[in-house]
Amino acid sequence: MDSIAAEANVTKGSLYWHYKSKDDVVQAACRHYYQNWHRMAQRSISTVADPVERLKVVVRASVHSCLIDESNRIFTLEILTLSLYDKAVRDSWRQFFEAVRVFYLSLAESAAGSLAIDHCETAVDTMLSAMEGYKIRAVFEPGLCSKSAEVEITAQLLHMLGIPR
Amino acid sequence: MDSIAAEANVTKGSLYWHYKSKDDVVQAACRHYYQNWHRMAQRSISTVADPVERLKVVVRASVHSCLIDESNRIFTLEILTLSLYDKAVRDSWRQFFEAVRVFYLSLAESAAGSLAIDHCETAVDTMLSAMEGYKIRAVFEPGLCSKSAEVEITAQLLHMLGIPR
DNA sequence: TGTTCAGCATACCCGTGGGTATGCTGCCAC
DNA sequence: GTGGCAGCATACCCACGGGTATGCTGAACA
Repeated sequence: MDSIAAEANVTKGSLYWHYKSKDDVVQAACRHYYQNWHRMAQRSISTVADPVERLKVVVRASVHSCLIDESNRIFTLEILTLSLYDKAVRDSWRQFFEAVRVFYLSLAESAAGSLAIDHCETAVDTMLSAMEGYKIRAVFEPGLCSKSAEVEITAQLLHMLGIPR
Repeated sequence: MDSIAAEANVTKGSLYWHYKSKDDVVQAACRHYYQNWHRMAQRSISTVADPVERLKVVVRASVHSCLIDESNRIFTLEILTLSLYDKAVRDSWRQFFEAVRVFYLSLAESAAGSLAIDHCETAVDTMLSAMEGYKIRAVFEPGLCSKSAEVEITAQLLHMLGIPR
């Protein structure tokens, strides 16, 4: 809380005027993170009409965020570790991830006709898991945080959705 | 350190006789975790000769550990969060994960003749990432911690290695 | 039988960090 | 111009946890 207050150029007293506890701050941070993700996703597809292309731009943007944005990795890991001991945080994150999953599923189903896969749900699940895995690996594998790795991984994930290179 | 000492039925004083600091305990815990993984992997393949079957049993055992063993998830997340701020831990984990990767690669290359994939390296990388991702998701998605999900996910990961259901 | 020391316990130090009580300041309404 | 309140700062409390100094005990060894 001291660090957060300092970063916001206020004191802890002020911080506790706006938020009633640390949990409150955590929840607000989560809401901010969720909102940011949805904004990012919406912005990605806003100018694209073709279903397959929509999938492509979202995956590209997500992979970029996972590999390049260090603050994203830090927040994700910290929150997940918190969630180990806090059911409210865990439920909150589960709900968010489910929303992300549904978002991807709707995109995949829209593009299903042009995709070389049988089951959208299975493909999306494995793809999302791989993306989460790469995000985690990027924490300790600096080689993944490069443009070339980003392109390669994006291609891999798109391939899992039945989209050839 | 208090909790660890209590869990070991000793006091903190005794704990600090065996380990010189908390970092020391963390490193020892990591060594233990790494050793355990390798023992698990070796035990899995020890009684199996067929290359494809060896891949299968290792993936099965790994998935089981990721989804069912809660302590595995807790340790992984805690260590990864620590690694965000501790370069020594980060390097240690990177080295371990690289060893796991090499282990899977050697198994995959031995089975390459019977697998329906082009590049072992790419397949193993995506598979390992997906496995890590599922491990993380199992933290907040209780549905993944069931026998049926375990079987399904194992099949998915094996499929990524070119092994049909 | 006395010495030594590994192995563990007790008691304490103190920095850190979440949380609170209270004080100051400027702006708006009346 | 003054009461009131939003908005922030100051000062403090205290539980928690990493770390240390020191005391006890039993077994091995001369």
